[in-house]
Amino acid sequence: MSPRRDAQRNHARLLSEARRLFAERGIDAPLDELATRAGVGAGTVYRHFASRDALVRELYDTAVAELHQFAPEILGAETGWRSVELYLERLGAWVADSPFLPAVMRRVAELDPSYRPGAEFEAAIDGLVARAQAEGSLRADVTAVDLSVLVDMLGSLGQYGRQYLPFWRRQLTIVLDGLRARPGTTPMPVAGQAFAAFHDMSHAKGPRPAG
Amino acid sequence: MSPRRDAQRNHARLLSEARRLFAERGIDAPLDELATRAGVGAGTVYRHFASRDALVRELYDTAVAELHQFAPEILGAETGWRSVELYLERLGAWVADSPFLPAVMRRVAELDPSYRPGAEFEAAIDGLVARAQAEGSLRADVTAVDLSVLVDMLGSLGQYGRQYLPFWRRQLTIVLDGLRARPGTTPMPVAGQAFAAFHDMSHAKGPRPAG
DNA sequence: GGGTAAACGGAGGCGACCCTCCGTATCCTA
DNA sequence: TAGGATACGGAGGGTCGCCTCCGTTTACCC
Repeated sequence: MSPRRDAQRNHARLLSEARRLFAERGIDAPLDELATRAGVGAGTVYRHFASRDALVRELYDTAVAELHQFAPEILGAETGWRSVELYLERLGAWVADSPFLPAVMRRVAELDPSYRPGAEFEAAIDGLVARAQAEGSLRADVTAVDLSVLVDMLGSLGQYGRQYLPFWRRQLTIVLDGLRARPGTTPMPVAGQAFAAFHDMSHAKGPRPAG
Repeated sequence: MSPRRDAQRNHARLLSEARRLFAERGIDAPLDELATRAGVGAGTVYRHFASRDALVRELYDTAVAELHQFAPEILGAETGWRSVELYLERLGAWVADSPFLPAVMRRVAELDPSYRPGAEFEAAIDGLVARAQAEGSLRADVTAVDLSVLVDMLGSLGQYGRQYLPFWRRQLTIVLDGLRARPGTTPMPVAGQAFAAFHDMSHAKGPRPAG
């Protein structure tokens, strides 16, 4: 039995306003304000999301679902290099447009470290890198994790606010030129990381105390 | 007349613990906890910093002062290219090691948008870029602002926590290779920005509400 | 070492936010 | 369109963090 129509509308409205609120004021913004913005009473917030954590968890799941939409275009590109371009471009734009994501990821990992619904993408990204390196277009010393870190890096420019969104593609251009296989590239320092380590890292609670 | 020795010690201790606390828990972390961590009473926090905002402001000023230490090495490098490398490396490492900075910058800009003590560096960075481009080592289509954005981008990897600090230099290598002047670089899209716009942007409160 | 000024600590009043509760409104089915 | 079930709103009790206040302690000067 599906929920009443007003309940469906409020649920969607709350999720949508929560993205904007969390993006603007951080993940600990007052839920009373969320209620106000969504035009509902405080009680309605807690009827739909038992706690702030439940809301955060649902935002996380929504984000993972959105990720699936990108796969066909990125993996189906004509060349391996084009896949790399699309991977950085599409996901970078998506992260930049979802500035609430890093905090949400950290919070979810804090609540339940074993919850990793994004793991299914790892093999696909590995394959994408292998294909581009086999065709000789992507420098041989980068890993799939390096690319994922670059996506986060480019996406972090979303913190600057929507008025910056037209500009981040300049940095993307530099990064892509740095990824091309060509004579004279500088060898990458330090060993790369495994995906599991990357997950723990990108979901890390925050900087560990110094020393 | 200089303050009593215990007051000096507590002031320094509070600033140092505030960095760690804000890095771990965000800029709105409870000040009572700051007092506990610094081993002082709550009253002492407010004697040294009239409000949270005053503390944030002082952290900001401390950061700007730290910036001055980097100038001689970066600007005095033997070649323009080496200056570019040092600029990204030293400042990227510094930002990555100061994860409380972005929030502090935003808060200060919110409190007093006209406060811009970092403006003095702009001419120096412009000069650094001009020098490297004149010697033909830095691609001609990047601006000083692009480099500053790259510093922020690389520094954002500091959010991952200290255990990631050994790895971000891999991304730095890619970025530097992307900055080299060489045949076959991709033209930069969109026009670059002026420093004033960059300041407003990097100190922006957060994403503006969608459309 | 004694006196004074400076600084300290932490209890507690106050305000903000969390979340629940229940009388009221809305939706859906027949 | 009537009745029951579902969902809503917002007042309010409880908690937590902010910041002040003042009796006590510490540093400094002679």
